[in-house]
Amino acid sequence: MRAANIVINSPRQLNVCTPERERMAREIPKAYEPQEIEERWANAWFQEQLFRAENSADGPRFSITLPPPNITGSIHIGHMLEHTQIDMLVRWRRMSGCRTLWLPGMDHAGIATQYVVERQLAKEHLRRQDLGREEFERRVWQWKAESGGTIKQQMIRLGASCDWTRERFTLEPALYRAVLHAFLRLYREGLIYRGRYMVNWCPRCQTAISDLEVVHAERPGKLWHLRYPIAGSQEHIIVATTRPETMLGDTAVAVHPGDERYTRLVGRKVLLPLMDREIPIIADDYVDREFGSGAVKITPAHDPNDFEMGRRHGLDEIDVMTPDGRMNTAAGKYAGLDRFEARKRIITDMEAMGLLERAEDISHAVGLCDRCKSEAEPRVSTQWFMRMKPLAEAAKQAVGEGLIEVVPDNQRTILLNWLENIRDWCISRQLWWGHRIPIWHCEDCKEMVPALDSRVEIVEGRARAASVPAKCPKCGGAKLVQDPDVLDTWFSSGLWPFSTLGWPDDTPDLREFYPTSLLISGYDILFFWDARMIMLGLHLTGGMTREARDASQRVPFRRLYLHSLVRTAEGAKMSKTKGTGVDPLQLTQQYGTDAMRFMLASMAAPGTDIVLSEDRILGARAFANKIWNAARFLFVNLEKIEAQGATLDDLAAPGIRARAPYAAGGEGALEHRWIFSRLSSVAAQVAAALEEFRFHEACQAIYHFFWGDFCDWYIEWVKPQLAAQDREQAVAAWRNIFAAFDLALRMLHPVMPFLTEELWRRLPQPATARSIAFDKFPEPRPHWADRGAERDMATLQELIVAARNMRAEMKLDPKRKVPADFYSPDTAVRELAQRNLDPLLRLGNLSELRISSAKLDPAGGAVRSTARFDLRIAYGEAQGEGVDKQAELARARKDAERLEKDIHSKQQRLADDAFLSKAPAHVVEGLRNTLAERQIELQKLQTRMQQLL
RNA sequence: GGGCGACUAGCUCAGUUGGUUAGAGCGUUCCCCUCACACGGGAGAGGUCCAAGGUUCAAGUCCUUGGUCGCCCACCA
Repeated sequence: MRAANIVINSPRQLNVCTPERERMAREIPKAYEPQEIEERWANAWFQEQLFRAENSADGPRFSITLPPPNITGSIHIGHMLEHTQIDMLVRWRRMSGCRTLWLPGMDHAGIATQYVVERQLAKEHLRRQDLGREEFERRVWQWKAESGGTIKQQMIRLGASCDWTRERFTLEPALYRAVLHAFLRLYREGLIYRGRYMVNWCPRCQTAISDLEVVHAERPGKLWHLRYPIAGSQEHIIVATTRPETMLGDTAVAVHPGDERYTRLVGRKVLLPLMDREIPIIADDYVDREFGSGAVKITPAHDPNDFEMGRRHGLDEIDVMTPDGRMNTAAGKYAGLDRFEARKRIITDMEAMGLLERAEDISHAVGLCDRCKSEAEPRVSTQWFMRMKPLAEAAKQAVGEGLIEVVPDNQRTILLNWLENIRDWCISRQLWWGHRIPIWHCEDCKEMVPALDSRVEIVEGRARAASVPAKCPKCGGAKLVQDPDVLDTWFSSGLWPFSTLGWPDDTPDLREFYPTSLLISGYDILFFWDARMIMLGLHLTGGMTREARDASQRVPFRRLYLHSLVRTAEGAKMSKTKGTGVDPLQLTQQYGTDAMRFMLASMAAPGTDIVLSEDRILGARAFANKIWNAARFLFVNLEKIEAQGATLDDLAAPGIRARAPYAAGGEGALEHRWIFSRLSSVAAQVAAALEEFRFHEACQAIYHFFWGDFCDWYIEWVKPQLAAQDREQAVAAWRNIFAAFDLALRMLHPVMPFLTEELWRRLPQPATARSIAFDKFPEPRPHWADRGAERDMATLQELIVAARNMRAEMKLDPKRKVPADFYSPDTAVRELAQRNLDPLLRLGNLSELRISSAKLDPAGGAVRSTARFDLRIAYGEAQGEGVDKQAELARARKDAERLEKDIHSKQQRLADDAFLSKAPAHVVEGLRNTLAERQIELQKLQTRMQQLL
C-alpha cells in the first residue's frame, strides 16, 4: 500500500464567517478529528464496564464468544475485520433490546506462543532446554502478560463492546480444570487412547503435530531411481524415491501382486545397498504398476503408506532419525548427519557404486510445519489420540438437521465433507506450554493412572492437576510420573463456548448463555476450531444441568458465520511473519477507527475475500467527516432555535422523537414525511442485512441514506425553515431534523461507535440518557412509510436536476438566477410544484418558475422533458454565456437513440404472445406503463430535435 | 487427483430467490472557495456483465463445456 500522509485539517480556511458564527463553530472542529474522541470513549466505556451483560436489557438472549486471539503478539487487520463484524451485530442486538453478552478472552496458543518465545530466546543465544521447563514456562507467562495486555488494549481502542468482567484465558485455572475434566471423561469413555503410530513430526519444534498443522507446498525436487541388487544374483530392481535418506530404514521392496514383470521375484530378497541388509520383496495392492518401475521401497518408520503396509506385512519399523531431524545410530555411517545432508551423501555414494539409475527433476508437494515452516517428518511415535468418528457422527447430524445454521451455505458442505472423512486426532504435543495430560505412568508396571478428578491447584498463579494418584492401582507401586506431554492447543479452544461460561459446573452464565447464539470465525479455522467445538460441545455438555438436554441445547452455537479473509494485493493471506500484515492501530491513527471499521464492513460481502484498498479507507474517512459536519451544521445553528424562543428541551423531551414528523401547517410537510419514510425503510433494510451478515449492504444503505437523502436533499431543503420567522414552523423543522439525525446516528452506531457516541452525547438528550449504545436501534414504523411523499419528492428532485442540468449545459454563471417555465398536463404535478416553489427555486438556482397548464413554446430556449413535465429556460438568459444548440442536439440525439432502442425491445416483447400469456400480469403491465412513458419522452425529444435543426 | 470461489465501468468491488434504462466508491471531464463539510457542492462521460452453446415468454443471475486467476482438501513413492 502506498504511504499516505493526509493532512487532517485543510490549510485552506477561506470561509468567511461572521464573528458570531466563528465563535460557535470554534467549539466544534471543522474537520472530524477522531483520535482524541476515540481514545476518550474507548477508555470511558472500559472504565465504566458499560458492556457488562447485566447492563443490557432483559430481552431475548444474544450471546457470542470472541474467537480468542493467540497471545503471539498483537492483533492484525484480520482480527479487526472479525471484531468489527462481531461488534456490529453485538451492538445492534444490544440496541434492539437483547440481553447481550460478548465474552472476550485469549488463547494460550501452545505451539505458536512457544515458538515466539523460543525465537526470543534464540536472540539471547538460548534454547528452552537451557532454561529448563519451569523457568521456560515462567518466561512464557511473562510474555503472556505483555502480549495479552497489548491485545486487550487494542481491542478496547478499536471499540469492541465486550464484557471485560468475564474475560477468560485458556490456561487460567478455571479453564484448566475444564480441560482436565474433558480429558478424563473422554479417556474413561475410551475416546482418548495412547499408542504408537505414524504421526507428523516437526524436527524444529520437536513435537508431534496434527494432520491439519501440516501445510503442503509445491517445491521443485528430484525423483531418484535407485538400483537395489537382488540377493544372490546379478539382477537389480529399480525403485524410485524423492527421499533417498529413508532407504536406510527400508525393510522391504513392494510390487503389485498382478505385475507379471515381478511375479518371479516376489518372495526373494534384495540386498539393501549401504546397509548390507537383506530385505524381502513383497506384493501389495497399494503399489501403482504404472508409476516409475512399478517397484517401491518400503520404509515403515518414515512414510505413512509404508507404515500401513508394514503393519499389514509384519515388517520391522526402523527409525533412522533423531527427533531433531538428524540421522541416528540405526543409520550406520550416516549417523549424526542432518537429514538433508545425508540425502546428498547417499546419492553421491549410490552413484559411486553405480546404483543410481537416473535422477529426474520433478515438482512435488512437501509437508511443512504450519508454525515454523520446517519440513515435517512422518515418524512413528507414542502419542495420545482422540477417536473422532463417533464425535463426528453426532456433529454431522446436528449440522445436517440445521441445529447449526452455517453461512455461507457452501461452507456447510465443506464442513460435512470433512466430518465424513475425519481421522483420529493426535492431541499430544511434546511442548512445555500448555495443559499437562492428567495421566501418570507407573514406573514399575507401566500402568497408566489418570488423575482422580479434575481439580486443579494453583502454584505461583499457575494451575496444575491437583488430584495426583498416590500409588499405582495395579501393582501398588508409588513411583508415578506424570506424562510429560501437553495437549494440542485446539483441545482447550474446542471447549471455549462452554468452558468460558463455567462448565463443567452448572453455573448461571452457562444456563443463561449456552448455547451461544452465534460464532463468527474465519473459514481458515473451520476444521481446526469450529468443527471441534461442535463435536466437543455436543458430546460434553449433555447432562450438565439437571434437565436432560437434547442436541439443540448442546450445540455450542446456533449459527456459524464464516467471514472472509483480508488478503494482500497479491492474494496472499495477511501474515505478520511474511511481513504482509498491516497494523490496524497505525491505520486507525491515520484514518480513525470508525473509518476503518466502516471500510472493512462495507467490503465484507459474505464469501468473498477482501483486498485492502486505500481508496476505500479514504472514502470511509470522508464519510465520517460528512457525518461530523452534518452534526456541525446542527450545533452551529442551535443558537438560532434559541433565538426562536424555543429551548433545547423542546428537542430532548421524552417522547418527542417518537412523535416525528412534526407538521407546522401544510407547508413543508412533504420533505419531512419523506425523510421519515426513507428512514423507516432504510432501518428495515439495515436490520435485514445484519440479520443475514450482509454487512456491506447495511453500510451501503446507511451511506446512501445519510449522504444522499439526508445531507444532499433534506438538509438543503429545510435550511430556510430552520431560520423561519414563524416560530411554530421553525421549531417543528428543528424537531424533525433533530429526530431524523438522531435516528440516523443510532442506525450508524453499530458500525461507527465512537463518532456516533460523541455526537449523540452532544445532542440534547433526555436526562436519563446514558449512552447511544443503549438507545434503541431504529425500527421501521408503518405510519412513517409514505409512498406518496416518496413519489412526489422524486418528481421535485427530477425537476431540480433538470434545471441544474440545463444551466450546466448552457454554461450559465452559477451566481445568476434565471427564470424558467414549467408545464405539466397533470394538475397534481403543477400543484405540487406550486406548493414547493421555494425549494425548487433555491435548489434549482432559479429566480422564478412560471407554472403553466398550456404547452410551452419551445422556440428560443433550452428544454428538458420527462414523461410528466417540461422545463424550459430561455436562451435570452444565457446571452454571452454560450448558447450551444449543437451540444443540446448531440445530447438529445444520444438520448433519443437510447430511447428508441429501449422502446423497440419493449414493443417486441409486448407483441410476443408467449410473453403475454406466460409472464405474470404485473410484469406485463409494468412494461406497458414504462413503454408509454418512454414513448412520450421520445416524442418530446423528437419534436425538440426538429426545432434545433 | 478432488472440491470451492472469482472473472461486471480505467481501478476496487456490489448486484438475495431469473422480470421493466446493470449500481457504488475511487479515478476522470466541466463548473463552483454558496454562511455544515474542498475529506465539499453541482452537472457529465464511461459497461457487447470472460467465451461458446443451452433452458426460458424473459439470463449479469439457471444448466453444460472451455479459458484465465486464486484458495482449500488429498498417503501415489
